[in-house]
Amino acid sequence: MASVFEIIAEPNRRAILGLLVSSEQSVGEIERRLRMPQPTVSKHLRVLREAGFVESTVDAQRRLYRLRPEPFQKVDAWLAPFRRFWSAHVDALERHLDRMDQSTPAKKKTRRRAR
Amino acid sequence: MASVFEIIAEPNRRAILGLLVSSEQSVGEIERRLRMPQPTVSKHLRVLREAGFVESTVDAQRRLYRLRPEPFQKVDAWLAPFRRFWSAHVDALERHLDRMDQSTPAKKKTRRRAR
DNA sequence: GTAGTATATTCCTTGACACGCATATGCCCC
DNA sequence: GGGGCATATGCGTGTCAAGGAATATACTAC
Repeated sequence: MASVFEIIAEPNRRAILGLLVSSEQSVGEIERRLRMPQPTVSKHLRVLREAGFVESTVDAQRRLYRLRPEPFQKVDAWLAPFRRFWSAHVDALERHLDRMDQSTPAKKKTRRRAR
Repeated sequence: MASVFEIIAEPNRRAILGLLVSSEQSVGEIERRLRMPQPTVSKHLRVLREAGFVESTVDAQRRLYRLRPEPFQKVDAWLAPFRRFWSAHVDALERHLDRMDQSTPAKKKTRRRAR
């Protein structure tokens, strides 16, 4: 289970990652919102953690999991050459995904790590 | 074998896609350049074709394979929300040392636990 | 036609995981 | 310190995909 691609091949893992985009979550919250058995959640979180997709902090008996950026950047880097290729093909209706790379202006919603 | 993510999880398939970025190739060329048995190449090409990653045209006894853009766009679309997330991280820290705060679980005993 | 080349398919075996279940560990509070 | 909650791990099983070898199909040229 090495590459980032094998990690995100699993639908449940992608679901977990999708949950964590909005904010960090405890294992129990993930279990409840995805209606997934707890051992399953824990096992997938372990895989995601060892692959660097998530990290956790301890809060009493809970573990809070949140995303880490590096593996996503790897996927993006792999995609880059193909992106050049496909934008040549369809650059008529392309504006959506190309433009949002440069735009992170407003929204001081940048989460601060509290303590 | 449904999702695009399962398709690109396979290293040989990613290698084939990488070859096809530059230009279309015949099965024999792929076989030769990747030093991969011919049945293996054909099987992976079949998977890639059925998933929409490549298409082929007949040239005498040869089949020429080339890329198709749609599945790559799906991957990119999935990646988009995370891309927003990681660019916030990269701005903030910009360096590799963004983990020093997180990894000290049992060293210091002065942990505070308010709620 | 036959021989030869290029590609696809079939069968079989093997090895990864994912999952369910049970259980273990860790932490809190009374 | 014992009971209970939150999370992690071990084990057994089933499934499914990858790889190898052999073979089948398709097309070409003679």
